[in-house]
Amino acid sequence: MHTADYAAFAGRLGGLGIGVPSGAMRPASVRTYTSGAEIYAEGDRAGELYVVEFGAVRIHRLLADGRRQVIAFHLAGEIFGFEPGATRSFFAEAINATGLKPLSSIGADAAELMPLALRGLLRAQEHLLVIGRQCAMERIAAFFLDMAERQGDEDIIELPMPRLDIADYLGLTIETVSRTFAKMRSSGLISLQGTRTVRLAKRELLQDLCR
Amino acid sequence: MHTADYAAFAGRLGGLGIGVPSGAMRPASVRTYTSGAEIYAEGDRAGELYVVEFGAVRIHRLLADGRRQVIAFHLAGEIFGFEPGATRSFFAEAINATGLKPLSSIGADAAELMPLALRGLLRAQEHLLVIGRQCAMERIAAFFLDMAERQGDEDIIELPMPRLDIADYLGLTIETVSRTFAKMRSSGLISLQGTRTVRLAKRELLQDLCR
DNA sequence: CGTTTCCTTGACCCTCTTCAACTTGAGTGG
DNA sequence: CCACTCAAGTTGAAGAGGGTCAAGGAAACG
Repeated sequence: MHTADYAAFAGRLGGLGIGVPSGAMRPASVRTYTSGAEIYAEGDRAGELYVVEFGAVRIHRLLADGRRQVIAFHLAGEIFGFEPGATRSFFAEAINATGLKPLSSIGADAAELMPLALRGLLRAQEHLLVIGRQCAMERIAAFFLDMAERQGDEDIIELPMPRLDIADYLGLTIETVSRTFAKMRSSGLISLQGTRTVRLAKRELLQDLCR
Repeated sequence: MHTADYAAFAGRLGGLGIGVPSGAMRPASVRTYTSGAEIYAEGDRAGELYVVEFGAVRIHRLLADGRRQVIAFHLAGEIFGFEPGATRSFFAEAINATGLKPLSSIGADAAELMPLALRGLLRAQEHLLVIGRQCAMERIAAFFLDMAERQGDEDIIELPMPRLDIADYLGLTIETVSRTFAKMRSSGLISLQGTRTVRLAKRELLQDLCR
């Protein structure tokens, strides 16, 4: 898999906020999005899947008063866009400069897609446990470990998203996320190298936190 | 008492678009479980799906210290047991006396099962919004409305599960669930006819609560 | 009927939220 | 290269919602 390389590359681009040229080197089928651009919206016609070529995507939903829940993040190499029925139930937005390859799921082999759909299901269900039953520090530990696993299990991870996205993903506020980062840093669990680069200094302890 | 629900549920399956796929899977005979009986456990070999003939099932997961998150409830007529990979990630237990028809998913047509898997995914994702971003009263309103929809959209719903299961499903404690029921009753939103029978007196208001 | 489980209610406490101010850092233009 | 600006992140103080602990009451079951 070259996807890990992609992830590292895309993560760095995001962190530096460098725009990706959408010109010559890109295969024709890749669509590029700028930071914050909408990929699809609630109510849109569904039916297309996307492969993340570079960058990162957030899937989310809003309540009437503006409260937001980020349902999932999708990093380079991952596929998203599964929806039952004909209309989107969520929003998808590019977090940074992002490239996507659309896949028409119509005509795709369901037997091929099923494992992906089921992995998405498992992810959502495990996230329910985190949000429903774990405290702020445990949630963030789980988040770090998940991000690490998806970035090739290195001890240094890139967070392609701002604190607000992390907060809305974990059912917390941005302040609690920030304070918890600080607490983890001062207790030596992690160290920060820039606001979006985290070194997992004591992985075992992080793991113990969310068992 | 609750086993009488089956006849009522069975007639509505068509309306919910839930049913036994008609293809390669041959239902075996019905297995019955007593209240609290384990259907499968985390770590078990996966691969079998189940149709709930009567009764109700809870899917859950535990943290090391015993905290529990109920991931889903499955009522009569519904299918559960989707898992990626070869081993179970969750526990499934009968809530009451329950009858299940096992379906071997091996050899089943993935195209038939995909919509079911995707509906499960949507359910989990919508549940994330409830748990991540809504307060106790909103969570319980959403729970009532979900149960009502799955029971044929009557104003009177049966809760097949104890308060503790509801609490663990909504990421609350049993005390908060009980207090919130009381608050809803005294504000006329609902009325209770026995501890497990709820009349949704003001559906509109309940709906407004969780938009 | 008595026993156990389930449910309710009260009092207190703690974690996280809210509100606010301040700091840092990336991108822009002089 | 430095100053400016705006977004992003951090930190503090106060408050609220829900958790915890504890006790009492109702309902199911043998």
